[in-house]
Amino acid sequence: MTTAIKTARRRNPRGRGERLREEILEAATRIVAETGGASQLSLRGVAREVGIAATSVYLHFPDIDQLKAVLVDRGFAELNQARMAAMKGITDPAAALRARWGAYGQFAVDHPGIYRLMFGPHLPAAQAFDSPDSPGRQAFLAAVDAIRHCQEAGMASTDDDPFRLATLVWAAVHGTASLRLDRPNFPWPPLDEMVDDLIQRIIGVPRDGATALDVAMKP
Amino acid sequence: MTTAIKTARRRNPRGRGERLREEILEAATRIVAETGGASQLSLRGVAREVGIAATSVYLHFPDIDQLKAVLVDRGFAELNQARMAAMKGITDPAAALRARWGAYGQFAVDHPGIYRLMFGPHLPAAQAFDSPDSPGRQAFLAAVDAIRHCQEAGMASTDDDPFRLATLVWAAVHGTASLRLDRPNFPWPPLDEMVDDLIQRIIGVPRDGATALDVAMKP
DNA sequence: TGTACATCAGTGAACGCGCGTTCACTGATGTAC
DNA sequence: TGTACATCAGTGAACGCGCGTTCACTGATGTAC
Repeated sequence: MTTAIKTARRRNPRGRGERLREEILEAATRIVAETGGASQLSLRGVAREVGIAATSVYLHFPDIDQLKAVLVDRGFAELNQARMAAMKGITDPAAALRARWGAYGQFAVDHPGIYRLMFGPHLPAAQAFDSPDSPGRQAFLAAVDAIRHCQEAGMASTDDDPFRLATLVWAAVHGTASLRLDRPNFPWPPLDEMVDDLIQRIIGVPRDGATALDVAMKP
Repeated sequence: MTTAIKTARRRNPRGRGERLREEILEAATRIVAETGGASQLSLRGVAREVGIAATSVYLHFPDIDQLKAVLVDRGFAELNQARMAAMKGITDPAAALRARWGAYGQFAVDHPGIYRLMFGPHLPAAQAFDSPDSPGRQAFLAAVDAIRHCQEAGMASTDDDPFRLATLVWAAVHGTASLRLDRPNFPWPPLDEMVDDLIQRIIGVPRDGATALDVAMKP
């Protein structure tokens, strides 16, 4: 929490009231990042961080849960961007799969607070895979497709249902990331290495450096 | 939370003051089980659940964190018992490995609140793998040995470091269990099936029904 | 056998704190006439 | 061009609540003499 004295805030000019909404979201993001979770997130705490009266939060959010929901939505958007950036220019399906889940794990480690919020308990149904267009569901289905591409490229066995494989990988990578956050003193191998290893073992996709040809020649 | 009116509590007879300690722990366990986590656990809440004055908790616990620490210790003891019960009489190393992690996953699903407490954030160092005799560390090292047994029995490749394999399995099974708790609407396969599948893929150990001989004959 | 005293197992009032939420208010700035 | 008014972007006091923590107290029961 930032305890430094803030320079007195000036009210936003007429017609720019929405700026405060943005400041509130930024402050909440900061608190979640600094405390490593949302359990400390309070309406009054956010107001304090912004430097406004507690009641001013009501001008933009009916309650703290609505604010959290926006944080989660932004978290998913940021995770999507990070994943797309990591996958950019990669054509090999196996490398793309590794990049995809590597970005996921890295996001969790880089943003523990928001990650816990996104994948922890107490998430409203609309954001937690329930609605067909929930961001998590969209991303998961894209991950299923990514596995299918590996299968179609002959890089993974077609005996397995890609949805099931994606489920296994998600569980494994989520466990890797969240245990790392919650048990920082365990002697973890490097994150990327561990994610790659899990993907290789679960999907059967070749490890870095190998090509589809290597796999085709294996049996 | 139990809101039913309690029959008025009678004070414990002389020399039996320690009984209250037990009642407090039971009440705390109930609250953690019913709320699915420890974030709601408060000194006053526990006292209310027991039916005593808030101050009476201080007779046995200096603060709520010490109480939580005891809950966590008991949780690890219970998990150990459940695992030993599940592995009882099993001689096949691969089946033992499946039983071990199956019991772990089942414990998490059966006791979400205490599991989150045991493997979530904010655990005191003594219980979180830091001290050599922390319960989690003991259990993990036993899991490493279980994998070594599989390797020695020719049921798993000896190319892999068993410590690393145990790390991968722990991450995967933890992810499986905790995502299941936090995303209950996802179409999860049955827990046992998923744990077995992950173990088979990660360790290379034969699935249920297969024997060491099948593996030896495979290549 | 009777009684004073110590110990034990709690209790109850009170404190300050941070929280969410309500309500009426303020003061700058644009706009209609 | 001047002024009344509406709107906008917030504020400040007050409320009741649950929390942890303190302190002195209570009342039953065993024990020493």
